[in-house]
Amino acid sequence: MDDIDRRIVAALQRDGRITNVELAELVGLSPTPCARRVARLEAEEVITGYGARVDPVRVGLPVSIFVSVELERQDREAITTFERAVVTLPEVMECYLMTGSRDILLRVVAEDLTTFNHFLEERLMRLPGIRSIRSNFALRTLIRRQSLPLGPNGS
Amino acid sequence: MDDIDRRIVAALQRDGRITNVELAELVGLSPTPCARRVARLEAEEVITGYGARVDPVRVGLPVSIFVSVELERQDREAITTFERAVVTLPEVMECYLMTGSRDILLRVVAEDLTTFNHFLEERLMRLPGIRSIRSNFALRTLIRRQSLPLGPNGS
DNA sequence: ACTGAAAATGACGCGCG
DNA sequence: CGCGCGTCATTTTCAGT
Repeated sequence: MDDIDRRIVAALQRDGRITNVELAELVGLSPTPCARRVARLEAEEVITGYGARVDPVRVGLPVSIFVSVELERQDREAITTFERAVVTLPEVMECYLMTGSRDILLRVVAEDLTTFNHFLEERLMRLPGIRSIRSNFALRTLIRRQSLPLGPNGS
Repeated sequence: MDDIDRRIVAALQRDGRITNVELAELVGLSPTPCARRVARLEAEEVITGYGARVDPVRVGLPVSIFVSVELERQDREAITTFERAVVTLPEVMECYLMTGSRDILLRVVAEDLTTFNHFLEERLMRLPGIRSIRSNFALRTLIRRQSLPLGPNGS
């Protein structure tokens, strides 16, 4: 991972459909070695794939809710069991194991609060090993960045 | 936004480099009308762009920290001022205006805790209008989904 | 469906560490 | 001596008509 690799990754994060020729001249390489680097970055799973960026509001999912889940037990097995269950819920966009009270933080998307409530009662609360749940609603999304800060100054 | 549109968006979220021909047969259309729909979805900003998916760990940003920021004042102007300042920090991947204590929730990425601490003291705490800051660390990322749940069953 | 264009792939020679 | 870049030619594939 040298500086050119970082510039390649940064450029592909901004525009995943850039052609190899354009990318090459952006990073100051000729097409062939540039393509080689991209292939290597993909093989190393630095780049894990390519996708369209979609506006959640315009596809009818304007609401984000942060849900803190406390498990009955916090050992490795309980966490694994919960993890395997929670990945089956497509509404859960992010899931983190947190320090502190060692609970779990989810970001869930929903059409509206009614839909979320239904999701909460019928789906999430039925997962195994949950002691308590606490929900916090996002009124508005100020930032949702798609590009990681790469490079020295954070490209 | 009909069902075919949703399938197009879902397919492009999974693979943003799929060709129009492949996409067309995936959704059961011939290439030309399929391309028209994609162009429309882009024009309507349902699809806002295309990007590479990058593994945060493999580019040296394995740590996510959730930072709750309480502002001194919670009126529209104070929020706007803060928003304009916080977008200049590339480490801030997400930023939400929350209900309840009406504070702001950030997800920040960092190389390690030392780097984060530096970011906190030298950058974030210097933003205008902050009353208090509280940080919660993610030990592990269990899910980071890139595709919104579209369609009836959540494609 | 066709045509024109552009990009990805492979082979080869070169320079630098 | 080996690794990585550059140029060239070939083949495939895509978008526009």
